[in-house]
Amino acid sequence: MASVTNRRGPAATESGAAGEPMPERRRADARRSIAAILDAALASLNRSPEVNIVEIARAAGVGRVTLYGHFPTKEALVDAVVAEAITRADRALDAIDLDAGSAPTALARLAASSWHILNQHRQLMVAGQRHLGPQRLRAHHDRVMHRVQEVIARGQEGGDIRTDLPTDWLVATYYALLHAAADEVNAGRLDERQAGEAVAATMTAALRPS
Amino acid sequence: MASVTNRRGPAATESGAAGEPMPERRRADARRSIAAILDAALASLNRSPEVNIVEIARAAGVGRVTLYGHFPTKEALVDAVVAEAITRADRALDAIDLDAGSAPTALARLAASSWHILNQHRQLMVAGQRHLGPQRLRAHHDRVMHRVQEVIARGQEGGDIRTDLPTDWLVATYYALLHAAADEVNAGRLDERQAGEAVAATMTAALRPS
DNA sequence: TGTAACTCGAACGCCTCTGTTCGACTTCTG
DNA sequence: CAGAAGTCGAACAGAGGCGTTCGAGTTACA
Repeated sequence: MASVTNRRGPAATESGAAGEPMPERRRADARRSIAAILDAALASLNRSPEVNIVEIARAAGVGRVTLYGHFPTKEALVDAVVAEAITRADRALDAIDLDAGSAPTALARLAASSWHILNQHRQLMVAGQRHLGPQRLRAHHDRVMHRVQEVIARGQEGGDIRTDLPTDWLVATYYALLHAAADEVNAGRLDERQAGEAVAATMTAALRPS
Repeated sequence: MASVTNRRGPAATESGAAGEPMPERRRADARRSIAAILDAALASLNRSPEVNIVEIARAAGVGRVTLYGHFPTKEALVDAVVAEAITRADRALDAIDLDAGSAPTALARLAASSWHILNQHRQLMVAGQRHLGPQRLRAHHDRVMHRVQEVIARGQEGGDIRTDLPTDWLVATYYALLHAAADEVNAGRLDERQAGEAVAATMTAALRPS
């Protein structure tokens, strides 16, 4: 009857710490495999969003069967990878104190850090779009997005950020500029240092109260 | 030996009017087929960028063999569709007098018109990215982009637009905001009227000289 | 009206990818 | 050390897509 494990993906899919047993004791080598797969998948998907499972398994130094033992479908794998990436980004961004200083300067600091992270995962987001659909990807993305939302809202209350446009639109502007900078750098039309300044300057101007 | 036509795609691929014979006399029904295929492909690709050839042929009311008679590969078809869309957009934008008024107001007018067109072809661009790659798509896109480039450059010379950032970056900003607005509308977080105002207001603020 | 151009459906060959099963082997862990 | 848990390659089954060929029928055009 074969001993395929796979009771459920390696957790990670659900973000909420709802009342789930969750531990799912696994053997050490299994945990090692899962970590290797997640890492390899992140790197591979990020290099080109259309990698097949064979490639990912090979990059992880693991047999295809083993991979399917832990992730029932490709979609589940991509979902786990995106969740993992978002979690890492979330942790990195936690180090930033967003309550210090004015909202615009806080945003600038946030942008400076976000930018690197976003740039590292840019292709991954394309893969996410392809394999999970826009809604699911958006759901993941929102776990990080909320910071921007909050800082902008604070700035609007304090009079540091324009209130003649919807908060959601200003958030969208923030991300649009971030993505644009990443694209420009990747296309070789801008270097990393210029990108940071350009984003900060443009963002400041765009969000300033009229 | 079958009488497949297909000497080359139905022109359109090459944009330059270099010294090519170009006419390629075709019979009336063939031209009708080509037009139907192009229309259907535009609509289909725009609805979902991963449509297969069968679907497109069916939507065009044409046999698959006929389609392959005019477009040797799927890539050639997508390329022709994108070229066609760009050409239409280009013609529509020709109606706008970009030399009248200040550069910022000219940009605002341009944005107001561009936005509808972009919104109609948004998914198509995803398909282009998938099937043609970023460079080829960019090459097409540049045929429209140059207007923005020129208006912004004019504004920078005249002192109406900030000069502390590279022109290319400001162009990127323009397009980023346009795309962001299209996405927000599509996601239902913004209605079309608000989108126009939001883009105009944000763009003006972002490009204004400090 | 005759002929060349065009269209059509059906079927084929080929390829790539996903996910599964099998049986044997290796590695944890108690 | 014994048994459970995990891993492996090979092979299979299924699905879907692309592009081609064939042969017969239809349509435009001179």
